[in-house]
Amino acid sequence: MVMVREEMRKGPWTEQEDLQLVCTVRLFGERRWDFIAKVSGLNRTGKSCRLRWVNYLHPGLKHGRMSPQEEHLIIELHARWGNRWSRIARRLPGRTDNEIKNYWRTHMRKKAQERRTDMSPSSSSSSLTYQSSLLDAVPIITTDGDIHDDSRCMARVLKSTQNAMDGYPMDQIWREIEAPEAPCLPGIYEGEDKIGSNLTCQLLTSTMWNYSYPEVFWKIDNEGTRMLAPQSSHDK
DNA sequence: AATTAGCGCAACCGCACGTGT
DNA sequence: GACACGTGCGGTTGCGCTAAT
Repeated sequence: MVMVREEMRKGPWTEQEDLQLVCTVRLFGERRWDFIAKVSGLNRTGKSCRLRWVNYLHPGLKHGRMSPQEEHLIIELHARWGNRWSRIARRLPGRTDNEIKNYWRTHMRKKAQERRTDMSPSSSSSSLTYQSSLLDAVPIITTDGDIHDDSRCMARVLKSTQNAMDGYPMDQIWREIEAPEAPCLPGIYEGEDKIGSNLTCQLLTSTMWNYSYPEVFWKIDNEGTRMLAPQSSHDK
């Protein structure tokens, strides 16, 4: 038989696509991305959906500049683990491997180069001093990335880092996102269509993440296996 | 004001690994 | 054990924005 393969959408995500994905993930969980991709009606690959969720839509993600503490932690962990971005990301709540990777690429590599050129036996920068002090405090971490017995030092480092991050637990981050006066998630929610973006923002913040989804946007059909949008997004 | 260079970031790709059949 | 499928990871690319010229 001949399968007619529909071309998958690529490139930047639209607000509508984000909404579709968020709804579907909330309904079916963060698993079976191919299934989610199909069920959502998005003409995207599961991989693409997962990436969008993990790197942008996942609740609790922090957006914005890295704090100095986070920066130091990245230096520290990178010195230890190299380019194991996902591993490093696990130590930085709210940050994704992609974000850290990008950050490192732009900021840290540059700094490292500068440092290398500056580096002479006599020159010891403050950052180096700081780094070495951190290295002293490095705990033993098992290959699965979990902190074990000797983790107290790292725990201290992490704790101070966390404190320095203005004590931002995930809940609080999310609460702030939910706050009406809080800015929308950056980027896509700052679209030109103000009504649209406001609505989107509200849906994503208060309504969406809490309990229910606006039936205005989505309905589940009888089997609960397919989502129907009043305005099909993929027939643009 | 127009152009250029650099930066930041979202997203894609290919590969590796894990899990179920 | 072999295979297929789903997921995770690291590297890379491309585009938009902004500062510099």
